[in-house]
Amino acid sequence: MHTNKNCIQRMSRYRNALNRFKGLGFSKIFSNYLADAVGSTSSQVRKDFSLFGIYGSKRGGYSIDCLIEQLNEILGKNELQKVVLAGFGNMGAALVRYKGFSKEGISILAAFDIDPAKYNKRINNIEVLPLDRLQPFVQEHQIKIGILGVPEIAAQHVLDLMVAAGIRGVLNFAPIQLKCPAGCVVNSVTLEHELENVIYFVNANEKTEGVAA
Amino acid sequence: MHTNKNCIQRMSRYRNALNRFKGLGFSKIFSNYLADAVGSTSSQVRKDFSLFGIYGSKRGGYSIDCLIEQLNEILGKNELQKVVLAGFGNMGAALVRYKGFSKEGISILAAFDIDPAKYNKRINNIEVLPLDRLQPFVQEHQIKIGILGVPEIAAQHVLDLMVAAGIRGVLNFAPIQLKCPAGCVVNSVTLEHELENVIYFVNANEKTEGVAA
DNA sequence: CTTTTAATGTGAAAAACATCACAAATCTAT
DNA sequence: ATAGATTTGTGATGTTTTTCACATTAAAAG
Ligand SMILES: NC(=O)c1ccc[n+]([C@@H]2O[C@H](COP(=O)([O-])OP(=O)(O)OC[C@H]3O[C@@H](n4cnc5c(N)ncnc54)[C@H](O)[C@@H]3O)[C@@H](O)[C@H]2O)c1
Ligand SMILES: NC(=O)c1ccc[n+]([C@@H]2O[C@H](COP(=O)([O-])OP(=O)(O)OC[C@H]3O[C@@H](n4cnc5c(N)ncnc54)[C@H](O)[C@@H]3O)[C@@H](O)[C@H]2O)c1
Repeated sequence: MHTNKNCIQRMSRYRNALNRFKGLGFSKIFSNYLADAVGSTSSQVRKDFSLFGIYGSKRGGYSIDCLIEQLNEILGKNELQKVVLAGFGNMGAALVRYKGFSKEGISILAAFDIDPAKYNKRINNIEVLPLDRLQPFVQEHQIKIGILGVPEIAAQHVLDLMVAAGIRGVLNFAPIQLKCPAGCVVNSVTLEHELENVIYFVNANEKTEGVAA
Repeated sequence: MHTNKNCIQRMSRYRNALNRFKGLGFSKIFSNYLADAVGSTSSQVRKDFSLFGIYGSKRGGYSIDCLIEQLNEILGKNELQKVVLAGFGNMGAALVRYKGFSKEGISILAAFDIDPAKYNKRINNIEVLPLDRLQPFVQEHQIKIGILGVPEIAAQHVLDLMVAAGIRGVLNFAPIQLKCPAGCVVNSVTLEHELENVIYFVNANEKTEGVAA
């Protein structure tokens, strides 16, 4: 299969948009409307679906229920996705309080921290435990996915702990490049850099507009 | 200039890594070491720099100070970047409390919300104001950059307000495709989708490993 | 000073990715 | 039932991005 990160992101966006269409009472959709809803093109949509063996009916478009079901399968939405969080600071607490994950079938089962002041807080029914409980917890619950909300300085260490415990994929918020063994995935979301990106393109626009005007 | 989002993200990562190298006492660096530090290749590094007219010395590598200075210029680090935040909920509060932005020359000047219970809180010297104060505030302070931490349902409306006030680039956390006029930039960070991405690739790895083993 | 060594800078080549365009399919109207 | 309209699915084509490879240059060694 010939897929990349962007392609899978588009799958998530399709699913997201389809759920909204469904909520509005639609039952069928054409590639061009779906494309509009996610900011893409109809041929991109059809190509993506074709890649995953998702087929509609010519002239009839795609059945929304059918599409959602297939996207659910691809994105692992048919089983509950169990996740652990390390670092119950500002970001970690925001994630734990967020209702959107459980709506998407993602469940943060526990949070882990080294600061005893954070232990035994319980928010959204998620408990904060000492870091040394992470390894047994992950093994007991057979958890494959982790979130890193610890400071940059601790990120590699905690990632190593997670991997040793059996975690195979991590969403990382620390602004640092992490190393992990082959077969493991790290997806780093670096908000500083995302903002810098916006700033760059705003400045770039300003310059070219100046020239154009 | 022929640059894209990924390219600019790499610029941010180079700068980030270079600051660490500098902190360790280095003053020169070769493209291959920088590549290792950010998870890229030496030719990618050189190509990127060449695109921006950044040159080193053959056989001598790049001067770190010099590189950082040029990246600062490209990424707008030589002036303070003023930002407003809309939505002082879980995510908004985490962003306001985060120390890392000001370290990077990014300053959230104020937060705006519609919930009166949030008004006049002051964290990190950032005040929470009623949403209808956003427009005059943005105009008065000549702010170009916004962050959207409001619920999905409000995101497009608040974005429109921001754009009307003069905001030209937005970092959006709501899991929805936003429309904005040409000349404006929206960068959406959708944490649900980022996690789904990790989940997808973990599952994909598991399957191919099963086949290989 | 000359030679050797090693890193840059960049066209050229390759790979990855997106768009086009149209045959095939199937729905709708008559 | 047939014709006409419209959308899919996909090979062909185009574009963008990355990698290769090597001439060029500058540091270091002799
Ligand atoms: N908060 C934000 O808005 C924001 C924005 C961008 C990036 N980040 C990044 O996200 C990460 C977390 O940021 P934050 O603002 O929540 O920081 P924070 O300091 O509020 O929280 C960090 C938490 O991690 C815990 N911790 C420290 N070392 C640990 C370890 N070894 N094991 C387990 N827990 C440990 C601390 O006790 C603390 O509770 C950082 O890497 C930061 O750079 C945060
Ligand atoms: N918290 C997370 O970890 C997280 C994760 C992924 C995505 N998100 C997204 O980030 C956004 C914010 O999430 P959150 O968890 O902080 O939600 P939240 O409900 O905690 O906060 C939303 C805030 O926006 C305010 N608000 C509502 N309508 C507004 C309007 N029209 N103008 C100004 N303010 C308004 C509310 O009063 C509230 O303070 C949402 O779109 C959510 O989907 C959050």
